[in-house]
Amino acid sequence: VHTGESAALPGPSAVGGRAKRPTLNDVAARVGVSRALVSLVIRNAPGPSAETRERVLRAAAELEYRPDPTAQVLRRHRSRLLGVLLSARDAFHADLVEAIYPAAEKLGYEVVLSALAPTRDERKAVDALLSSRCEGLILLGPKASSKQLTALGERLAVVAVGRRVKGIPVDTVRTADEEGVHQAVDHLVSLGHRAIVHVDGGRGPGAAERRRGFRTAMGRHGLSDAVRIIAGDYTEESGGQAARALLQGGNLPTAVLAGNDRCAMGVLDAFIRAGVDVPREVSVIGYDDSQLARLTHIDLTSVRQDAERMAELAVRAAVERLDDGRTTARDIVLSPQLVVRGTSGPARPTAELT
Amino acid sequence: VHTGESAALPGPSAVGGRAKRPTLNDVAARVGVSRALVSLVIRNAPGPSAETRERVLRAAAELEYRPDPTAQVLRRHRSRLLGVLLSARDAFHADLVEAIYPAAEKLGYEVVLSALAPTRDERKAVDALLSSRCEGLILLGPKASSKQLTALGERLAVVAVGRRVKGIPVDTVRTADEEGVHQAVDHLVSLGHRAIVHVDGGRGPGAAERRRGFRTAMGRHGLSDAVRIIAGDYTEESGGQAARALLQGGNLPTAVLAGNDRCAMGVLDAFIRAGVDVPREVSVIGYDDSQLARLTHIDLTSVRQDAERMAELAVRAAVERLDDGRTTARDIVLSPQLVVRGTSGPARPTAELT
DNA sequence: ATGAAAGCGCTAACAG
DNA sequence: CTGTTAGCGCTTTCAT
Repeated sequence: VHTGESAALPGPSAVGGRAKRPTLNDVAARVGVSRALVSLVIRNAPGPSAETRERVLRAAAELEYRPDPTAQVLRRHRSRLLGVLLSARDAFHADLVEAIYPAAEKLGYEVVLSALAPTRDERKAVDALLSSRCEGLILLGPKASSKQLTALGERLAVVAVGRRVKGIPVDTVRTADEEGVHQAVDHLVSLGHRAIVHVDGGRGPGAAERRRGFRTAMGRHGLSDAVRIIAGDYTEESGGQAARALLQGGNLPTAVLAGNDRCAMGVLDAFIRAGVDVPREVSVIGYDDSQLARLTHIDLTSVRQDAERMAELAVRAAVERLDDGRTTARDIVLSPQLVVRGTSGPARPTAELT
Repeated sequence: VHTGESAALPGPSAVGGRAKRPTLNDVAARVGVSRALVSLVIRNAPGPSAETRERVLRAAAELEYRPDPTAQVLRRHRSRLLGVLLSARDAFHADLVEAIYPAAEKLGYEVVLSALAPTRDERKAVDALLSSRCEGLILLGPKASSKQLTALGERLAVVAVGRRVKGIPVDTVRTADEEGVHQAVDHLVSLGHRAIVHVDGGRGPGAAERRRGFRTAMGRHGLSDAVRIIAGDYTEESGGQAARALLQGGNLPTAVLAGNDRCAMGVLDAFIRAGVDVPREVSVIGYDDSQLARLTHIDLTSVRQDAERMAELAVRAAVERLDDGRTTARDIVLSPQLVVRGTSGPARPTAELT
């Protein structure tokens, strides 16, 4: 039995396999031109005539052709990919990520995310980014040593966000933490507070600066002797613990300056549960002005770090190295801005004499 | 002016360019064998003798050779990449992501994340994943229409988490939301509650099931007439609004069953701020048992969705399609588990007669 | 304006 | 056990 159709293969349509994606070749064949020409049209590079362009584009549309990024990357020696290291749990990181996407897009870069997880430390997460052929890395609150960062910075464009590092080939975007704390302390002092406690962020990003800022700000107001710092670690837990310790100690301050918003949440919650009126009895101030703080029902006075702007500057910094060939490190410092909301108010009268 | 050196290019070493990465060729040349052999050794495929293996490995180490994933993907027709769509802001998604990483690693897959953002809708985020040549997609709480999901499912392995969809080529991993709500209602009723309000999740994932579960559970206890549902949307805002409405309405229930933990947080906060004692006056129950709920200072009674297990099952489902060739859709339903904590307790005495 | 040819770095047949 | 030969899908000279 011969059908006379032996030459016409049934094509790869059959079976259960996924439909094969069309390639440049397929499009070229259909239009009857060369691959190169199609390539030019697709990337709309100069060259092809308007008419060819038209025909190629139509064919591509009909075939639902989509260029294969893998092949493109292999051939051009660029991926136009920016890797972002983040902690999935961190709300501020979420804010940054959301702003990184549009910033990168505007400059013609794509973004890949790599999150920290219990089974996935920074090294692993960064390795994944490197495997993706990222040309630049934006590290949100990295904990890596400066040595490790240096090694990275020597291989590709690296920007550390929210962390201060000096003298290494890595850009930095951060807010002036000392200044932010100054603003918070000034605000409190102007409301009559003198007994102010700082629950710090331990060895977390920016914690050292915030601690220092607290000391100097208190000093400026002649309150050096009133400086009280409780060790914390930027978590709700540590905030709650600190607050409970203050309650038990009986020496309740009139204001608590938390190391960040998460910590402030813990402080707030512990106070409210204990029946302490915020802000009438105690004022609470956070740091980060995360989405959480802004929710009307939380309404936390906080020091704002402009996530959107930080994201944009971080992306821009990476792209400057990549596209403009900058090689000197930049340390970009933004001004924070205290946002006064409902958790801070006049100090309650205290027994102490002036 | 001729320099006589026209033939000898300086090579790409010079200038400010990054050092070129060594290739298979470089390693092969150094050892004096063929590329193919090196390739085998690197992937430690069977074939090469122990001795060759040894020499190749050493050379690779010396050169700090690392295979180029791009080229690998292009050549093998597999990426072993699983794409995950998530909302950066969602704490439950963060839990899932953290569990997806190890689950995927165990099965030999890598994970790429694509987050939703204001400027980046689901379509865009999924497109990015497709561009990365993902072989499978794990969509966390997707909002796409079943039509769109079908189209995706026809192209690659797709798993929707936390959403029910029937009759389309997409796997599903979710918890039995009705059952979860049943447990919560049973718990409350056993504590003497009859006036129970449900703040729902609108059109969010699982919201319809939870709403239905609330109705049937109340019905079973002969409380059909007591069913009160307030429209919400899974946000803290909506929880706060609902709670305030209840307070103003003067018809305070003895318990509020929130659509999820975020909503419960809003409810809780509004009550606490208004001086309502939780759980003495009103019990509050959440849904998700997110990290937030578990924090000791929040201590929210909540319905647990086992993120770890869901993540593992989702990954496994995708991999079954990929590695084992399964093509029939699976709907994987887990049992939720009420976790009783501090925000639920005996109903306060009410005026109503039994 | 268009096409031919030569790879990017790797893997998969197939020989030897 | 090892090497040769073809490409994957795309971009880039360089001709025409």
